Amino acid sequence: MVPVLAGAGSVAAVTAPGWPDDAVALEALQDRLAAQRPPPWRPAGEPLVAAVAAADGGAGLVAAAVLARGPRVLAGTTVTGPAPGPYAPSLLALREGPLLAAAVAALGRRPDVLLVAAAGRDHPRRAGLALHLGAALDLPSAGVTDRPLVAVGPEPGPARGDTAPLLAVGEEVARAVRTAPGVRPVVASAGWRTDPATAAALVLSTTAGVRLPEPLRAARRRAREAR
DNA sequence: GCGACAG
DNA sequence: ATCTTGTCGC
Repeated sequence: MVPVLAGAGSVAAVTAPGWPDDAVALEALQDRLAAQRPPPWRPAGEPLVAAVAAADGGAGLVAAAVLARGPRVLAGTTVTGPAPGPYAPSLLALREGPLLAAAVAALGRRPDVLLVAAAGRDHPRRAGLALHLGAALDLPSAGVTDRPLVAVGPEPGPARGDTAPLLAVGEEVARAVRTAPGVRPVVASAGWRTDPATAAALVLSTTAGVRLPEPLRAARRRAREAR
């Protein structure tokens, strides 16, 4: 657990969640994170986005983070570390959480919002890695995935910008987003202090012609090339 | 060629 | 996430 000051002049401090190293502790933390409803965040103008992604390296893991304004990538970093364990569905944070957090810290500049290659609220316990990372770093966050983890919903229309709600247990937790004509929709998952609409808007504002947001593509490429 | 897509 | 071969299309 890393203590984080709530803000200049404030007396109270909030305790940011850390990165548990076993499934039981992580599941308990996910339950607690999902129950919290911190003040929603909305982009003011064109936010400074940090996108993060991880790749499996021979030795362990490599995580990359890039800074971007819309689809324009400004800078990036890469960090390497051992793989804490094998991948398990709904427990991705166990494996990638600490290293992704380190990659964001290594940027040396605090973004306005995080775009994470992982699920957010679209999760069995409503707190996937995208949401968790935002809470841990005290930054608004949204998730982007190829397909839903648990949520279901209709196909969006064929035009870029068309969206359709993705629901889990009656709640809209994500949005299917058509980022370009003729491509399969991506899932924009609500995260820490973001709702599905904000996540979808963020995905669209960082996408330029191809299916995935440019900052995410850049982060993935960096991570892969650093292997 | 680069990106999407099957599996 | 990764591997890998091939087809289609701009």
